[in-house]
Amino acid sequence: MPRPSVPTRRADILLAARDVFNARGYAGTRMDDIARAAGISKAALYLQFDGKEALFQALVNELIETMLPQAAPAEFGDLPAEAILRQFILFMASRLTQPEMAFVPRVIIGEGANFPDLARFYHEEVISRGMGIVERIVRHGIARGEFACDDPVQACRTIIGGVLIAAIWKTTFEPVGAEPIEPAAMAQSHADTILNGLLTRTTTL
Amino acid sequence: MPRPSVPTRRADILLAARDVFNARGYAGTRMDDIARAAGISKAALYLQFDGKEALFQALVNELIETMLPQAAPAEFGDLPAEAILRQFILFMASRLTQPEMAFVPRVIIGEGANFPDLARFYHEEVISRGMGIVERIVRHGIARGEFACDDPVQACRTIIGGVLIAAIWKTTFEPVGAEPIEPAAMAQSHADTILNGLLTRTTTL
Amino acid sequence: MPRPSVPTRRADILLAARDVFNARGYAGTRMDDIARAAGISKAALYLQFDGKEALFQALVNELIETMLPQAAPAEFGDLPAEAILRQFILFMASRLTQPEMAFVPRVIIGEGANFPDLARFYHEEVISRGMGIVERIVRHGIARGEFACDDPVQACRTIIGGVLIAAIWKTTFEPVGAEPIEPAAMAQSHADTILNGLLTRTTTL
Amino acid sequence: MPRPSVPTRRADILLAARDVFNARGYAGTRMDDIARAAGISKAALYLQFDGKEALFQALVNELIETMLPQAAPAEFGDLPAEAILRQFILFMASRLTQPEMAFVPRVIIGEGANFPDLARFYHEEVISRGMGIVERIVRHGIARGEFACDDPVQACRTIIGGVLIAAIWKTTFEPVGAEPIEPAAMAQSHADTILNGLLTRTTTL
DNA sequence: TATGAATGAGATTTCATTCAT
DNA sequence: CATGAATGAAATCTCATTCAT
Repeated sequence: MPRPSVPTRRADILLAARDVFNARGYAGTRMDDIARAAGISKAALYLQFDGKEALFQALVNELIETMLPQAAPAEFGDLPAEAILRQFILFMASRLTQPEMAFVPRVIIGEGANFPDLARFYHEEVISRGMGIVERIVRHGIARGEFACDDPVQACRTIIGGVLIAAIWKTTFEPVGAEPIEPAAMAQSHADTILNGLLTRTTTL
Repeated sequence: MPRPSVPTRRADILLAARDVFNARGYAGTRMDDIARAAGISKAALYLQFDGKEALFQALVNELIETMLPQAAPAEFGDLPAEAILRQFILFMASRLTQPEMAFVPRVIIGEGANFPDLARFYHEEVISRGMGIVERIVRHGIARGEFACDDPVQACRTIIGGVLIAAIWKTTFEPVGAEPIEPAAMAQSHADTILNGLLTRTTTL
Repeated sequence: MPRPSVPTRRADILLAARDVFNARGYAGTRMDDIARAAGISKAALYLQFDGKEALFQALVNELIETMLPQAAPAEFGDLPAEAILRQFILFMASRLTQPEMAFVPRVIIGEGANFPDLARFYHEEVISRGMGIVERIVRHGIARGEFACDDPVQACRTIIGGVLIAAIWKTTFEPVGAEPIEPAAMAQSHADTILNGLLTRTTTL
Repeated sequence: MPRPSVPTRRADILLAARDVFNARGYAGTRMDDIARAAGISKAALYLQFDGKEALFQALVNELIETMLPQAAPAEFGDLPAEAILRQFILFMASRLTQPEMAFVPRVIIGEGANFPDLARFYHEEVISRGMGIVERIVRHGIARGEFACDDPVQACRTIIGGVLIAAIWKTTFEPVGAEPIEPAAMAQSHADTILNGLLTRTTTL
């Protein structure tokens, strides 16, 4: 039986933690649960992480570092903004509704007030960067003459809000009887609304 | 000095509870805190409510019953859908970002997984009814030829998502350093995006 | 069965705590032990005291407040300093060797480094005041022409040192085989040495 | 680079242990700390010592074996007892207030009740032998007609008490705000008091 | 011999809930 | 009806000690 290397051990714990946080939220997760899920003793957790909060942060960090770079191309070049935006929405919706990641916004939103360090960390590492990506896309569209928008920053919130609500819907309300949604279809509809708006075009002619 | 009637006593508790849940979230709120805020003993809480969860449900119930009927006119008549929708968004954004109510979505999202009864109750009493209102507005617009929309249900989620993110932003991220937002302005921008979309109109001419 | 008044409950706990601290020292004492000794639940301890350290401080405080005022008369008047000093030494030696109080210096000396708050509190409330009493006695003797002493402050330490060593001897070394000492006799001998010194009187004539 | 011999390894550990026990007391010292201070792994500690208690005993043993033989001349011959006693007090006070050794009495006193083996060992190896030395000095003075003393054994305790209190003062109370003392001066004052007593000589003429 | 990794057995503290008065 | 007091059941974190390599 080979001695597990430290990276493996850390990864095992993070994997186990992800499942438990998903199932129980932050406050509802006990270090004991994570340890049992990882098949190690509680004390061994503390060899790898300074405590519950540090473990949670490491986990979110890893998930985000893996996800964010894939959300949009590094350079937009001549790509049409519409395509980039549709792709971004689709990607985020599918990732955030996957059960493995859904707990992240849920925990931050729900328990951020009780754990300000968590909220601050998340705001800086995830929200700011995520908003930055969307903003770049919108400004790219404006620069190309493709988009028109008086308040690009708020448009970003509108974009992200639809994605977020998909994640919440799927993890919080579907289990208690809400009508199931299909993330890909939902993402397209969300993109359609954002891009075209609700007003009939002909009215403004 | 008249002995306080039971309804008053219950109302006092609910008021106190609202403040404490707001300040500390669900798990972070102790029955002790609520009792102290209400100026009564902890045991007296249990004379009025079966426990923490029941108290929370009663509170949400009351807030919702007060708020939802004001969100949109009962009958739309000939009113333009755009105006009704702007009014709805403005109303919801201002209500949900008021500190007195902001805790509600936060708690449901954050702790719904741990308290399925809560999530179910909220889905049925708030989400379904709220979505119903928005959907009626959108369909009203379509019927009037004002709106065009392939997926009205998803459009509702896009609309609500933007409002929700405002509430979350204000209560979760502003306290840890996020740039403050002004709910009324934000609501207008959100409505603009929803109504007009991002694409430049001229492209489709 | 009458409901115990709060003072009684606090006193019960302090009594129990005294016994356990005596038997096990500070770090060695578990809140569980105190609770069991007091016949109540661990949680009930926290209704009366903020925590282990606060409980210990309250206990020491009470013991000291009871003891110090009895150690010497408030006003010395024309009393001979020798009598006051002998009385002080006798009183302190008998009190500090009683098993009920012996733990106090032991704990402070042994664990003060790990609990600086404890050490500071003890220094201010006990050592400073105790030294003050002795110093008053010595200066009273000097003023009366009864005592001669180049360094009264150090003389106080010499006086207290002998008392302290009695307490330590009795509680730390007697249980492991040291020759037993009799506090009253010991106090008199200590006083003799302090008062007369070791040098033969005739040598200085 | 020669492989360190076992005695060197043990000595390194003891040196490191001394520093850590000094800084943190017995209960406050973690095997981890000692290992890190010694620059080896925790497990390696257990190759050299059976456990924490054994390590502590070995350490005290070594310190004592080094110190005691220097406390007084092996043979007193015609030396004046006063000089020998002053020298003894000075030596002990300076040694016990040096930070390297100060932890020893502190730990024995503080945790002797929890570790009877420690207390027994210390009583036999240190107290008894130390007291024996002082007693020899006092009896030497009596035999020479230099000293007069009804209870030489108690006089020894008075002598040692003053030294002990110096060590305690320096390590326990100075760090929390007590007025600093200078060991050499303190030792001389202590010796003065012990030798001359407080009573004015003329009263007995 | 040396060690990185693991753990069992606590320790303090918290809180929703109950109950005698 | 009201409450002060009590508690059982956790939850996080610690540390001396062991063991496979």
